[in-house]
Amino acid sequence: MLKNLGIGRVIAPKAPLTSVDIARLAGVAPSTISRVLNRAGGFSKQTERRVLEVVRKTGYRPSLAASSLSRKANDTIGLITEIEGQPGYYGPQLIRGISLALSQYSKRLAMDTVHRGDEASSIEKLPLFRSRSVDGYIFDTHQAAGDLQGMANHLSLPYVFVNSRYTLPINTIMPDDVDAAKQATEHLIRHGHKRIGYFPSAYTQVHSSQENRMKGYLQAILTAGLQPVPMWDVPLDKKGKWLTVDDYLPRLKTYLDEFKCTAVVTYHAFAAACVFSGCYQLGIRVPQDLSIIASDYDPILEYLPVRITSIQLDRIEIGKLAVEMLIQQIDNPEDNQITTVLVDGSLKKFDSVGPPAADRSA
Amino acid sequence: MLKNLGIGRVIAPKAPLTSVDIARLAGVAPSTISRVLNRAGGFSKQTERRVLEVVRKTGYRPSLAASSLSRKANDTIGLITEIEGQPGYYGPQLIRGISLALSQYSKRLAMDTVHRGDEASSIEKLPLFRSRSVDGYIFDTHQAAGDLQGMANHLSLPYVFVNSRYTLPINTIMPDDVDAAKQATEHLIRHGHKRIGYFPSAYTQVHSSQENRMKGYLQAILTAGLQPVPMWDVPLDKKGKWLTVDDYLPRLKTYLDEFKCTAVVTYHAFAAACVFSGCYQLGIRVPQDLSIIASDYDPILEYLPVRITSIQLDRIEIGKLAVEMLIQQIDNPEDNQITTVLVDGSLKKFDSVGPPAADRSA
DNA sequence: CTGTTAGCGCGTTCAG
DNA sequence: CTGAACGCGCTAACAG
Repeated sequence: MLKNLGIGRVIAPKAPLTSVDIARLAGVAPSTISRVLNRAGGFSKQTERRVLEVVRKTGYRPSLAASSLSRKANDTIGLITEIEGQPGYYGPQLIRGISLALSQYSKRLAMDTVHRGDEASSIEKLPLFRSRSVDGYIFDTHQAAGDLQGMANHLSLPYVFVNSRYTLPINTIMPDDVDAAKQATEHLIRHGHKRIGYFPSAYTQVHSSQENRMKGYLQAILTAGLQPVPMWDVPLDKKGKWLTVDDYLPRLKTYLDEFKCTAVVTYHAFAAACVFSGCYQLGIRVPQDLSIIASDYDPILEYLPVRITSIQLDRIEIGKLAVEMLIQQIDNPEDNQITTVLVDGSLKKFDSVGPPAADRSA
Repeated sequence: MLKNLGIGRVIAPKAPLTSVDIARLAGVAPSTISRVLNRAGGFSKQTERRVLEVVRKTGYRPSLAASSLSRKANDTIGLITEIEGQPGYYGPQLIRGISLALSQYSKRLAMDTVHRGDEASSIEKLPLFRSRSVDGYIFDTHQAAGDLQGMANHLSLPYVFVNSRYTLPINTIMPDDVDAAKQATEHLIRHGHKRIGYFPSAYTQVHSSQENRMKGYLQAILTAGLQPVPMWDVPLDKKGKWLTVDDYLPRLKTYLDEFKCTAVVTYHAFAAACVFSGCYQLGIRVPQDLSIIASDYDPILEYLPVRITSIQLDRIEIGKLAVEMLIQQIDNPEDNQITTVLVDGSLKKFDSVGPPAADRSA
């Protein structure tokens, strides 16, 4: 499996310079270096120039450890995220948002990953928790088992959840799932659809987004004075697994026919892909015979034979907001208050929604 | 866009305990705490129990800053990764592998993200680089501009590249791209295909994987004594952009007809999705009229109407190997040698490959 | 086996 | 505006 093409080289590892070295080179006291580099004021333009020049020339970089120890702040926040390696994982966008926001504050991001179902107790043993090294945590661990919140409280550090599965009050930032499915459904209604089905997650997880998106669908349907269609139900034996097209095929046509659906809203992009792919095999044309819209975007929607319309939930924005909320808490430890922020999605139109099929809407 | 549902709460922020506190509580000297917690030996079972008991009860966690300062090691490695938010991004798997491996070594992962095209000079200004806080770097920045390697050398810290775009000797771990495309092509040849086309990246990036996979395709074709088919060429005005199905449609049928292709190898999953979706619109059936195989896996392949066979490149494994290579360097600074590790992919069979269409192979 | 001591490199006093 | 001195919490080297 491995091919090692070893080639030799030599690099001399030098001992890093310290602020004392820089001070000596610049002909000032160590404390002056600190003042200049931290823009603490109390130095002349002249010495500033001299110091910065030496810093630039030497490539001096202060030791975070020393500065942290002295200031009692790590300038680092920790992210615990569930990496699924599964369809529809929004981690990269979230991390990108977090990273961008942290750069603004000159703070570092440290992270550890967990797997869904990991116990809170096992999370406590991650390197990120073994020692005090961060000023606060962002948890993106909707599926982790056990009392995560209890653990977080035990750390007595500020923390924020992203997509918390908890319904109790907790600092959380998440997409407005109700609104997302509502927007999706309303879009279909605007196109004249009256028989609209709802397809839940292709992964039978337990998370508030499940019921919230369902709720959004219902709200839109009822507000428009329409009849809700009995929800497509996921087979129980599939609990905890990702569904594939094969799981949809057997009952898909029956379902659509029985309820005379002219359109469907899906929980997210991969459920939409499953429905689309099922339709393909059944000879049901999209959007002529059936319109499809997803309550969550994923690039896959643009690469299907028919590009699928969806509601896009901005995870970069969510990451940024999580950082801002956390830093707010870190900077004002006395001002303890619980905040829930919901981020609205936006309609991303493609080709999978059209007017209802004539024979059915009649 | 935001809905703030503020609810009050109060949590008292306590000053964290130090090893001196723990020492006092356990009735031992501070250095004993250090010995026990670092398993440095030189203590009795009895004191160990006493110390661990106090640590457990108090929830004491040592300060990484203090320990780092004293030991001159940060026990942290830095990852710079290009987050693309684009189709086929393997970042989550890579991070998962890195995270898993680091847990083994009780080391932390710190990271920053860049965007393709970002200058090396701008990367230097990231929080991760502003201060000395890590013991080595993993660069996953195949598209970053400027002299990244020069910058890395300047830091005089060990580093490893993942998917380096550099061809010069450098510590790198990457998939064996030549082999991946070769495996893919050989799979088609085994099925009896003789007219096999190659579709390059759906994103016209400049990266060694482009030419390497092409090379693998050619090797397989020539080894089998077949004629290579002129490569599908990406329009120049699309340089630096991701292609969509629409970019394929206009010439797809012409290309397949002109060269009598019965099968195609694609650079990666999204190119395969484009070809498949194009075929769908053109009435070309997969695999009856055309077999498709991708040189890189992505979940999208399992959610297309016809699931597409591919070569799976294990990014979790690559992440683990990157960590091992880096730690090897950190632990043996004197042993400087350049290593390139190539990881083989494995065939992941689905439904998109069949025997050649009779009328064409005739 | 255990306690004592002296830094690690930086920030923050407080005098000058 | 600048320098000297102390301490952050922990580890390593040394004594006992």
